[in-house]
Amino acid sequence: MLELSRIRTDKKQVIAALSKRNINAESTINELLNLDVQWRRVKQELDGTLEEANRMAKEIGQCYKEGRVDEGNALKQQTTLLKKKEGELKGESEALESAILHMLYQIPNTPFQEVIKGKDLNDNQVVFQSGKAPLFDFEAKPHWDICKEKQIIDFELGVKVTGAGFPFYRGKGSKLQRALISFFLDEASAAGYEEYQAPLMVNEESGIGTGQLPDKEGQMYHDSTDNLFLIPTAEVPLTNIFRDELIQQPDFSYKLCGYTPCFRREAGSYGKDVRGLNRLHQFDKVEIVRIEHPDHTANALEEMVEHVKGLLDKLELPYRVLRLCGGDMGFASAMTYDFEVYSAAQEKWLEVSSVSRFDTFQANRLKLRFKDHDKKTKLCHTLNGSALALPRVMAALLENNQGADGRISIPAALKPYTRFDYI
RNA sequence: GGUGGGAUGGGUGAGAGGCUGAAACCAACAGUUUGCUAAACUGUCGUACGGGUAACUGUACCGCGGGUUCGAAUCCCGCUCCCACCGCCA
Repeated sequence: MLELSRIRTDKKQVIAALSKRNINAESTINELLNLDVQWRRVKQELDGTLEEANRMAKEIGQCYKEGRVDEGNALKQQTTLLKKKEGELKGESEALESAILHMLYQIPNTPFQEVIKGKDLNDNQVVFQSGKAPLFDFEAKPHWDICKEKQIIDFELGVKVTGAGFPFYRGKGSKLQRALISFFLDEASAAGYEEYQAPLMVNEESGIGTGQLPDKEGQMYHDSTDNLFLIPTAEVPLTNIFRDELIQQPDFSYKLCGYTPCFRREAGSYGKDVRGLNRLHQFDKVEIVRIEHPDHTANALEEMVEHVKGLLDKLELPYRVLRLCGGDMGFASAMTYDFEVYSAAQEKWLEVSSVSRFDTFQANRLKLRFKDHDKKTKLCHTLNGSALALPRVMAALLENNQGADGRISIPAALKPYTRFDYI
């Protein structure tokens, strides 16, 4: 959620930034500021009324103490009028406040200066590219065929036991999953991220803290008996560790990572791109999360990008890095780099990681603040990224590393983890 | 599931209708002094929002939501969460 004070002071800049998302926020912002003016007027009047009531209450107490009972009773009479006024103003103020909050919830984050205006994924900028797609002198198979043949991932069995999008991993498929998780976690630890095992369910406050709630609850699985939500990403529990925290020094930097399964309802996304591992309701991911001083955000983001590049390099996968245009960025993001791996058999790019800076957008909702050098309390910056999401990495490994003999070779970096060289 | 106890500032924790935005201690910050990886002393020190260029000032907040009262951290009701013991289960 954007800071209201910023919208007040930098209205033009906010509207200009939001236009990069291809949305015209001017009327919304004007309406918001209009409500804000009203709210502040009511707030002033309410505060004044309360002040008077407080003063009178003290006076009445004084009267009784000194035995001036009649005087006290007379004053009491007067308070009834004040109380009526107070009640009315309170109602007005609360209504305005909730209207303002409701509007703020619906305004996405302002894109950072480097982000270009754009409509959709076609306007994203490729900022880095690495590796070459393998050339096959045979008919390369898509991963869903490989999985079936080698009995390493069973989608139909998942349908039987749970439903579409909940596959079983078997044998070497299961071991490869485990190897990837361990590899990613070890790499993150080596880069200074503290490893966490997080709860897979979160409460409502946490959902609000990272922005899944209130508007996007349809994307999460919900247990209504206990009002808990299955996490769509480890970002939710890991970032909410810091909810309602006030960090006392300005020289902080928190780097955490965690492996979790992720659960996504993916309501409304059917049709293309859902085949095999491309889109699942349950998948595994190692997430990295950082809480930083605003001065260090740019640097932290670059570090995270380098970290993810390192992972893909070690896995020997051809990939590219995109800086998303305004129109393709997530709601809470100020700038996002997407990592896409090229799958030779499917002949397309598969997104395997998304690394974003949120600046104060999440921290504002989380009430995550710190004391700066100037002793002022300010909002922290949050960042996160996938490092990495497993299914599409798996798909790319299976598809790109298939040989003419039908075997899938395991990249050298993974062999210590799989303890087999081929599937 | 049952019974009992609890939730107060960055932390520990006192307060039990007006003298309490809240003792004390710890932490933090600033200064003084002695000098040696630090101690002692003094001072400052909650958050959010509004008004004000500012000094400052007003309001709200003692888990959350209601109620009683001129006045609530304090009394009453509901809820949530935590802790302990018992039961059940991993």
